[in-house]
Amino acid sequence: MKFGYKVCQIVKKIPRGKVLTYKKVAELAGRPRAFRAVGNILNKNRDPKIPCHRVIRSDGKIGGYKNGQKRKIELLKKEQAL
DNA sequence: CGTATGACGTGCA
DNA sequence: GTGCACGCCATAC
Repeated sequence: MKFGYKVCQIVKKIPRGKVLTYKKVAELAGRPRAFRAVGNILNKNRDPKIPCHRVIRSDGKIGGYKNGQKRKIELLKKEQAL
């Protein structure tokens, strides 16, 4: 619970035009080995107040998105442009 | 409480 | 450089 809560705070703090990796978020959350749980939490919670679309993989790829990777790509492109 | 899942990451072939 | 398999942590059922 605390972990997921912290992850939410971190992701919500991500400014526009910036993206963090699951690993980075997990590190900031205090569990650099829980990068898997990070995506899992965002996936099951998919909170609209959490710009989870700003969280990408360490490979630089988009990764996944409950609403659809396409939507994530669109959002990233749009926000990065701003 | 225990098992299975999941939006990942790293290592080896 | 690409592909496959294993390992890891938290959440949900």
